Amino acid sequence: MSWIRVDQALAKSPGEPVTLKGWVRTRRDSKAGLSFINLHDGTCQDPIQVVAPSDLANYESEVQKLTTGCAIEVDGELVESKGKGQSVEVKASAIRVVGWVEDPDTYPASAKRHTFEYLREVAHLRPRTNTFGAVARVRHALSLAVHRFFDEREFYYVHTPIITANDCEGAGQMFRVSTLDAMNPPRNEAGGVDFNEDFFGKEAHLTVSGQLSVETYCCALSRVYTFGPTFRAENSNTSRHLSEFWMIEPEIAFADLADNAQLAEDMLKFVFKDLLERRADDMAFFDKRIQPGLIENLTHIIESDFLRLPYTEAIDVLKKSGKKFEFPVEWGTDLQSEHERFLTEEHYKRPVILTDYPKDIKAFYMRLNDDEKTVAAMDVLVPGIGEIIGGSQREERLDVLDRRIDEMGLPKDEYWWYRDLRRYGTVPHAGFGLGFERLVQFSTGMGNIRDVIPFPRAPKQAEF
RNA sequence: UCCCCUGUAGCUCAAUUGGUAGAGCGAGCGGCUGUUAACCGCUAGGUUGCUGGUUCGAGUCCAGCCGGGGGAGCCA
Repeated sequence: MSWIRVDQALAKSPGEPVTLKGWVRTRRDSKAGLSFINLHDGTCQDPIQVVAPSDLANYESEVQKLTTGCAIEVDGELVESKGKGQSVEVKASAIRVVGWVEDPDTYPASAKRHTFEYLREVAHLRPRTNTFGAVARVRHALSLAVHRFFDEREFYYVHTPIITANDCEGAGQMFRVSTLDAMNPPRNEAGGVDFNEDFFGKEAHLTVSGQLSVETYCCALSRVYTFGPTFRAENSNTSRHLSEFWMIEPEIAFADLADNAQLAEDMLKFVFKDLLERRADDMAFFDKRIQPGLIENLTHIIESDFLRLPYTEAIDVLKKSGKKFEFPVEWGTDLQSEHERFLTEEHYKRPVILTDYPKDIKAFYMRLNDDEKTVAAMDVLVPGIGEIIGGSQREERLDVLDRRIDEMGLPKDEYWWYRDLRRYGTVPHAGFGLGFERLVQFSTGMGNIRDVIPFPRAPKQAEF
C-alpha cells in the first residue's frame, strides 16, 4: 500500500485520496459525530488534522480510545478544512491502530507542557515532541548545509581517526581505549600498567581533535575538512559543553589567518541562509516559542560583516569600557567569558573575530607573529554562545615549530610525522574547529547544548 | 573541580513559627461542542530523592550520599 508523508500531504490540493502513517499528537471528540486527531510523522513542524466520522467501523471500539503517542494508519481523502487553523485536513475512511500506548496515565510524553530538564530523562521519547522534532530536522539541515558549502568550494571530506595513539593532540583530558583487564592489568618493571600489552601496543585514546591528522591531507589535497565525533573527558558542567560532540574542522593550504577568518565568516553565513530557506517551518517555531527575534538575528548576521579585532585592541576596548568586570583585564591573560560576552553582546552586538593572541596562552602549533609575542590565532564569538569557532594559521617553519615545542616542554619525537610536513614542501596553511552543537544551539536559540544532540554525554550522564 | 539554588502525584508547582499532603495540567468516566492550549462535572493517583540524626511530632531543622538547574574554569 502506498502512502505519503505529512509534509507532502499538507502541500497537496484537496480532492486526492491519501494514506498516512504516524503518531497521534492529540485527539478531540465532538458529539456531533466525529473526532479530530492531530497526526505527526516527523516530516514537518505542523501535524495534519484527521477527521474521523463516527460511522467508522472501529469508531467506538478503537478511535475514541486513541491517546497521545498511539501509532495509526489512516486512509482518507484530502479535503478543504471547515475549521480554522489549517487549510487542508484528511477525512478518514479507515483508521487502523498499529500500536497502542500501554498506560496513557503514565506515558512520559503526554500532551502537556514538559520542561526540557524532564524530557532529557526520557530522551528516547522526546523526539516525538514538536521542539525536539524541530531540533532533529534542523540538525540534519545544518549538517547537509556544511557539506554543501565545502563541496561547492571544492573541499574534500576526510575521515580522520576516532581512536588515536598519539598522546600529542593538544590539551584536554582524553578517554582511554583499552582491552586490558582493568581489574588486573599487566605490569611493567616499574610497577605501572604495561600498555605494550594493550591492543594497540601502546596507550590509545578517543580523539579530541582531527586537526593534526587533517593537516596531512591538507598538505596534499589543498582544501579539506573533517566532520566527526570528538571526545573530551573534561569534568565540564555547563550548558555549552559535552563529553561527546561533533566538530567541523576545515584546513586550507596556501592560506593565512585572514583567509581562515574569511572562510569561517562565509561558512556561517552560508549555513544560516541555507537553514532559513530549507527549514522555514521549524525556524518560525523557534522564533515564536524558543527565542523571539531569532530569525531577525540570523538575518542580521547574514547581512553584516563580522568584526576583526586583534586581541591587543580588544584589551584596550575592555579597559576603556568603564564596565566593572569580576576578573581584571590584563594583556597576556586569556579573556574571561564575561569579557567575550561584553564584546559580542553589548559593545559590538554582532559576531566578533578576535585574532593574534599572546603566544603563552595558545597551542604550540599556532604560527608565531613577527612581534614574537603573539600568534596567528582566532576565536569567533557570537552573542549568546560565546566561542563558537577556534582556529589559527599553523606554524609552517620547522625551526620555529621546534622552538615552540621545546619551550612548552613537549615530546618532540612524538610529533615526527607532524614535523615531516614542515620538512617536505611546507606551505602556509590554516584551519579552525567549529563545534557543531554550538552551531545548532545558536541557530535554534536552544539554551542548553544537551538539548541539541539526540543522546547527550556529559559527566555522570551516559543513559540511553 | 569550585560557588549558588533545587528534589513533594505521570508532569509543573503549593503546604504559615516543625503539628500529620493540596492545586493546575495530564489520565479515566460522563456531559457539551467542526474541535484545535477546547470547555463543564465526577474519579483515581503520594514510603515528600536515599540513609542516618534532633524532636512528643519532620515535606519543613541538621549531616552524609545521589540526581537536576544556573554560574565559573577547561574549551568547540
